[in-house]
Amino acid sequence: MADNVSSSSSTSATITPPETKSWADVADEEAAAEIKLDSLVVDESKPQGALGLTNPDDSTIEAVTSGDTPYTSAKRFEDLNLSPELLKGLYVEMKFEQPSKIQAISLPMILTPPYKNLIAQAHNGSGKTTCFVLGMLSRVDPNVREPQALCICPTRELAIQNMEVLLKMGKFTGITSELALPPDQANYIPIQKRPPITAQVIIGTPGTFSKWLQHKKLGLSKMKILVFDEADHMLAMSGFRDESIRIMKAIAKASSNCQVLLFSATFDDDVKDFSSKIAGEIFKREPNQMFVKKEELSLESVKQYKVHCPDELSKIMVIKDQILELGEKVGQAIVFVKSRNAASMLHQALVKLGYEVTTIQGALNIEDRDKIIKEFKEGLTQVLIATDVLARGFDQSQVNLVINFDLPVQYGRYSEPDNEVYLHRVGRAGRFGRRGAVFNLLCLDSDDMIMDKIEKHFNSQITEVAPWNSREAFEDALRRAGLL
DNA sequence: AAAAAAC
Repeated sequence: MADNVSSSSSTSATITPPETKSWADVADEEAAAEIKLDSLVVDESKPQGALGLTNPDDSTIEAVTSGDTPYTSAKRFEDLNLSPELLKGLYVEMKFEQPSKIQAISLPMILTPPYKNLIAQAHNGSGKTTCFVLGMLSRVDPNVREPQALCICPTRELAIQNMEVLLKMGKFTGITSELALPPDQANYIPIQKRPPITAQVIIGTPGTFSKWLQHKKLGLSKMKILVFDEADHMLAMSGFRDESIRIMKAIAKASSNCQVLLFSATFDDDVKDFSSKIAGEIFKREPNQMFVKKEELSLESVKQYKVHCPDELSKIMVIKDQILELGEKVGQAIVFVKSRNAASMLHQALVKLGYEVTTIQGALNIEDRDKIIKEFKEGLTQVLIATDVLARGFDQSQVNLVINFDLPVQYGRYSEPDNEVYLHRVGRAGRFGRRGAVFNLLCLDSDDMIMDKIEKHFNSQITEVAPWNSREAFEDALRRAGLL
């Protein structure tokens, strides 16, 4: 799973403006009030990555603390007052050595009383999951046999993946957990016949949480920590805003001092404003916040390319002749398409040409979804066609190639890119600083315009691969990405 | 010319 790449760089950080001092130093200031609402920009020069890895740490995070609680950056996990069982999980199971940058900054904010709310943005593949999983595990009281931590995710796949991390990290703690997901056929029990939930940590999707609440199967009075993974999407109008707020309000009512953590790699300005507002309104406290500038969000280890294709059919030929052929040597690949229908079309076309590909999308039944993800994670399949069900959070370190068969656009505004989804898709490659490449397949004039807008938005370089049917051009691109 | 969850 998540291999922690230990940082060889110095742990000191530079804070600008106005003067230069380290994050750790700030907490030592006598007048803690001085840092109140100050912007702390943590900046490190990037060390050279060894073995094809670059430093996964977030180079530029702007953190804003609210109130006068002093925080000291955690250089070692021992600094965090964790139980011996949890430390053992970190070292033995997770094979971590020391906190990554985001962990060093956010964990003290999560674990220090008065347990303020936190809105945390950090790069894709930088270890956000381990932050909030560690947060949940360390805030749960193992002696209280009631639900104390909740993590809400946008997809079934992400909930399962997060649970795997929790089980691994919490292996020695004895803390109990349960998935809140629609059951597959084999495990189906009518909700009325279910006993009340007693697991201490629960991870799941909003619909099932709502259902459990509605049937009074989930007690909220002991709730200490509520996590929203992919929080910007969970709170977006076009996402799960209503359901998320309903759950938040129910918890705030039953357990008024429950801590709320919002984690994501992306927060567009609207959602950013809304998030801090809602967290404050419902839970009556100003949240701590850490953000990354959008220009700083592109992963440097992942090369981005665009390919002009004369028509839709040639896009399929690119997948067939370049990706499927070259991909073998390069690692696993995910091909993103715009719709369930487009997914089945592409799938059928490639199968007809004699290739083995698998596809995941929301219309498949639960059993098939679970199976296809399992096969891909075990490396049994090489190329996975996916809708945006897999755009966010999916963590498979062997994925080195991402293909945007269709560019992500906003619903109802099809000439506008969905920058956030774009960034999340790119983030499926290059986990934890690994090398990767993204190929954007462009066909229509509007594709060009959308690509330009994405380029401008992130101020990132997207190199052209031409011509579309040249093996040499693709090999060269992969070489430049460090994959060949 | 949408995906996601779940009724």
